[in-house]
Amino acid sequence: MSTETIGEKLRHIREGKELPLRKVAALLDIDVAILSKVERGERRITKEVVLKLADIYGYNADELLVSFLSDKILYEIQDEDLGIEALKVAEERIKYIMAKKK
Amino acid sequence: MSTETIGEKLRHIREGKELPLRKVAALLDIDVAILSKVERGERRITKEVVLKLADIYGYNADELLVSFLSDKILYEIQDEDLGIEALKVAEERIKYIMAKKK
DNA sequence: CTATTTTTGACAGATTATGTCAATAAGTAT
DNA sequence: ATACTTATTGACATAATCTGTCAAAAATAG
Repeated sequence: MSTETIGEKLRHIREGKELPLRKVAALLDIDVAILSKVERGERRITKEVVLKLADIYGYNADELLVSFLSDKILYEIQDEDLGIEALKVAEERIKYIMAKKK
Repeated sequence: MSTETIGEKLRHIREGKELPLRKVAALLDIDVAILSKVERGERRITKEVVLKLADIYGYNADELLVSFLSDKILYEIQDEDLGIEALKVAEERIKYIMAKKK
């Protein structure tokens, strides 16, 4: 399933549309170097840029956001033996928090 | 279940043993102010300190580490509507990564 | 009240993140 | 081959964040 990073996903989408980094970077008003690094996972992207890209590419924003968020999660627990356990506890906790909120 | 933050957990453990911040901070060789803030979630703790505290308190290190890691995860997805979905994708991805690794 | 513990905020230094730019590399076309 | 476009890399300065130290204030205990 979705084993891609947000960067890989963005690159594939852009390549599918045959858009050069140069053009997309111009639309985003960011440096080409940054977008290049984002697609290769060398720099982190922001939520705002993810949303702009979803708009530019006409791509499902939620799917990109989930990819973006799961990247951040994986970054925190990579190389941790207890990572999966921590994910399960986090899920319990967020469900508890959301149930409380409303 | 475990809906506590690592800070709350550490405070409860310490209070159960009736140890003052002062003494624990001395054993850890950190400032009392930092430990106070850690317990109230105002400052982040490091993995190393978590392990030292498990030793000092004679408390299960893995449980504290899971709490510590889930704190970091929740920090990344707090207030995100897609948080739970992101957690599920992250779990898929980490399982995939671990299966690949060996 | 006095002593102890805890909290709070300000501060400086260290570390990390971010944007800009130029040089290099890689690919395409003529 | 050159010329052109695109993409990558690294260096750099600045900005933002993190970290530890300290002292004063607040809370708690005796």
